[in-house]
Amino acid sequence: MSREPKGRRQSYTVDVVVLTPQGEQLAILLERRGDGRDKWVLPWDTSHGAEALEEVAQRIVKRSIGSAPTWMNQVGAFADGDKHPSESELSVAFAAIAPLGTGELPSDEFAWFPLSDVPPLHERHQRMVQAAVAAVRDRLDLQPVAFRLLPTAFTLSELQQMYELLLGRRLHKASFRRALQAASLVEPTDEWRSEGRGRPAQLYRYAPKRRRRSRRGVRFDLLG
Amino acid sequence: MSREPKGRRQSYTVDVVVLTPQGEQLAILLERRGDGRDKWVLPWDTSHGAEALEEVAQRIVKRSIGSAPTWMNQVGAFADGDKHPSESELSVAFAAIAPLGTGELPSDEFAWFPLSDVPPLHERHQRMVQAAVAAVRDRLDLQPVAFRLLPTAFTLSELQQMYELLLGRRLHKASFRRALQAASLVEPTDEWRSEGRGRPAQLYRYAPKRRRRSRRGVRFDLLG
DNA sequence: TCAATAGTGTCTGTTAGACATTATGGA
DNA sequence: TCCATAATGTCTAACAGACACTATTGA
Repeated sequence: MSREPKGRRQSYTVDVVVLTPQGEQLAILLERRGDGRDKWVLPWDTSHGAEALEEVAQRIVKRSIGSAPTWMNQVGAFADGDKHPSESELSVAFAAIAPLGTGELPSDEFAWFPLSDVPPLHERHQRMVQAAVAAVRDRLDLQPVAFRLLPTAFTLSELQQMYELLLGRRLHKASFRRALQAASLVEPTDEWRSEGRGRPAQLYRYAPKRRRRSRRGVRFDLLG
Repeated sequence: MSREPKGRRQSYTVDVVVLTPQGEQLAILLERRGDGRDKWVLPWDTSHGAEALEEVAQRIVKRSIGSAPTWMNQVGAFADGDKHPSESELSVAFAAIAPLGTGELPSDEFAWFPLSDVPPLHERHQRMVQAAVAAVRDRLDLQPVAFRLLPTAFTLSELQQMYELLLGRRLHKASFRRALQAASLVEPTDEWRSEGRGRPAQLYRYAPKRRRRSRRGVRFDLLG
């Protein structure tokens, strides 16, 4: 344990885990670094002056995917040793979401990697990715995260697939739609989309109405 | 908006929101500051070298209440302007829990304040308190937070009151106990406690067994 | 026609909440 | 004895999950 500040480490960084759906799973955005251009890191930046943390994160996302994220949330502060591309002692991580169809990236400095196939990262970045994915999944039933992963118009099957992707398990179709209707979260448009073979699906849009706040009872769904 | 770093603001602080039950509500721990000793702040410290954030927070709690917290979690990083007792640009907030009966404090530098009657704080500290309370309540059904607020042996009525305090609403007694039994979270001791008038209550202890992970269905209990 | 997907109706087991009842102590 | 609290049993409405069925397209 070196306890000497040594003059370096004066600032902190803001690092962003940008998530997007890609097929059956989530993908994260990485930036090319290193001499051989074969190292990958989470996009990050140091803070400038009194700029708010969210502003820094927004700027990083804009630079990375060319547009603003549809959702963003702070994950937390990470500080442990030097396992970061910068020399900074502390980093603040953000989780951001880019909707389906953000595939095209402005430069080849950036690339999407499915969560199952992430290249080796700095230790601090690894923990940030884990925490960001966990944070997005945790807030699923508290914030309408799934809708941020979809374009404004979507089919109910697409929405269900997005929930299944985020939750990591299959859902029951009829129950899913019943719960959706009870919550008054979506409204149908008058458009339909024919997707290959079967019957065309009606398109819906996100349109939350009343707040139900039902939640009967306490759930002791805990881990220990 | 002053954008000049001006040479100051090199480090960051760790600030802790220590919570304890006090009657019908939660109370937070504040430290006396200022010339007239009439100003109150959240206990905080600057980080020393490569010390982990959790270590700093633990140290702060120890100094404040004389013992380790029964639960602790990072809330997030806060940075906006100068609204902090230090000159630091960034602060990392922790939420900590002290169990019922931690009333006695080692010095009169510290005091408990019920959440309904918190003296004026620095703007950043105000936001930390709100975020910490929200974080504790959010994690109620994911982590056994309520048990950390109680001594090792407690009655089921006390446990229910603790849940009601944290959730901010009344619970149904029979349903509460049924859910508790289904989750296999507590086990009875062979002790009983007579509390004034009525029938004595059996004492229980926290003893989680199997993990149920039931949670059937999706809950769209969202805010918007 | 068949295959594939969208969308809906019905049944059943589970459970939260309401209500009532018994149990057991103190005043 | 009366009162207060603990603890439990029963009923009901709500709801998740299963299953089956209809609807509507492309091949």
